[in-house]
Amino acid sequence: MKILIIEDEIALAESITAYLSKEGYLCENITSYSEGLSKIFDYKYDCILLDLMLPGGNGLELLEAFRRENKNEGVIIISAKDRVEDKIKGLQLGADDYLSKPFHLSELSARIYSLMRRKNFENTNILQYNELQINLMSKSVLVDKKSIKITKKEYQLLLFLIGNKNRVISKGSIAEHLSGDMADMLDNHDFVYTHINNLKKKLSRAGGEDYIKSIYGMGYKWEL
Amino acid sequence: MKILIIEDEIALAESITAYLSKEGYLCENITSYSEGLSKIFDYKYDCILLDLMLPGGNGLELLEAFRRENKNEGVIIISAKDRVEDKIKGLQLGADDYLSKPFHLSELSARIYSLMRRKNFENTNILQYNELQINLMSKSVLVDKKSIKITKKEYQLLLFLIGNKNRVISKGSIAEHLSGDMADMLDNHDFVYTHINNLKKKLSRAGGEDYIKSIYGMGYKWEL
DNA sequence: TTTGCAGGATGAAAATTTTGATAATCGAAG
DNA sequence: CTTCGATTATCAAAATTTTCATCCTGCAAA
Repeated sequence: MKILIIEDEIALAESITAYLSKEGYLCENITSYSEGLSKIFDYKYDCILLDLMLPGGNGLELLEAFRRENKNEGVIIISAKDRVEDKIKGLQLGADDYLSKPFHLSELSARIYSLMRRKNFENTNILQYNELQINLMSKSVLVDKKSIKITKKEYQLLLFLIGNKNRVISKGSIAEHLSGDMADMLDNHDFVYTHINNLKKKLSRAGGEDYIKSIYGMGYKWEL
Repeated sequence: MKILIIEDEIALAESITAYLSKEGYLCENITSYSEGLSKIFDYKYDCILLDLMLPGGNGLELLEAFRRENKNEGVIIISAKDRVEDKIKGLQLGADDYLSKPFHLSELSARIYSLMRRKNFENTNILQYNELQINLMSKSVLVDKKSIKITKKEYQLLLFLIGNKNRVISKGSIAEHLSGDMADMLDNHDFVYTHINNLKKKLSRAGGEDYIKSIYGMGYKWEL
């Protein structure tokens, strides 16, 4: 499941991202009207979280333009405005749901979940990078159209790497992401080595290229 | 680690609770000045998150009263006010940190973590219920002063049950809490049976009473 | 009371995750 | 170009988590 978050409050956007990633969604963040405009037409998302008050333009116009193109991804408006008029206007323009700030993340998550249920499940919940294909709905991974068996942690790791593609992420943050537990800092994160290793092995044994680069002293990076 | 959250925005309080619980903290929520006043003197917490604008009184007064009693738990102020004066006043009154809204949860978590590091680690990070003693710092469990070996999931389960003591929690929400993953709904949650079972076994084998009651068709409850 | 079933308990097997030991590699300092 | 210490890779063992099959129990209908 791929989610586009259009929200200029960085803090909020990041906590949404953190929360939803932990739930297995792949999130992308956009902070302005113009960025939104381009992204929204370039890529296919399962769900778009749209803030109404954006620098550079109103969120509703974005939604309007979007629907005019017959894009039919799910759109959830998140807005500080709680006026009935706005809500109605948003829904008229084709938003699927409206959530007023402040909301709590589990609420958002529930809305997304039920939205996804309503929508045709068999959308393009598929990421494809050359020979690698990930079905975010069924949480399965194909290499050269052949399914490979991957564990939960490996899958999480894969998504985390891909979600930060071309960016180096430290062993520590991988560990944090995978453990789902309390900040470790002091703990030892060696299990990351194993997961990285196993993931690489599984992908390459299935004939995949090796996108996972290790950057000495820095961390790992999913290249291209 | 036991955290008291004094915050009247329910949505915010709940998302904080959700996030911190996942990190292994035990959270309690309070929404008003007066409640805060009583709670704060009755119990011992490791950390108090204090909103400044509360129904029934100002948070700073609470903090003042609190310090007057020589209580020295860590206090982190969370406030929508971002004025320097407020920040200074808060810190003068003995707050340990000041976080302006909106913040993101990982930031809060980091602050709590570093605060705990600064404070004397060997506080009363211990919950005691009769023969059962839980050290939230070292994440260890004693029954009749004898340490028992408990796994991460079992520990999480124990804290989740205790954190909701005398309240029935469903198998589903236990599963959600333990898996740290995406909402399942459809998945099968039978592994909860096993964890409940193992936890009960470990506790009773060590001579503990059986506080975990199973409520047919409803879930489980930590009784007293 | 008896019966039938859904929910729950239990234990062992299967799968996954984590740890630990050891080897390989990198990059800085000499 | 070596050497050294720190970081990463690799593999197997240990520990934990999850699944699975089977049994038990509480509840409701007959």
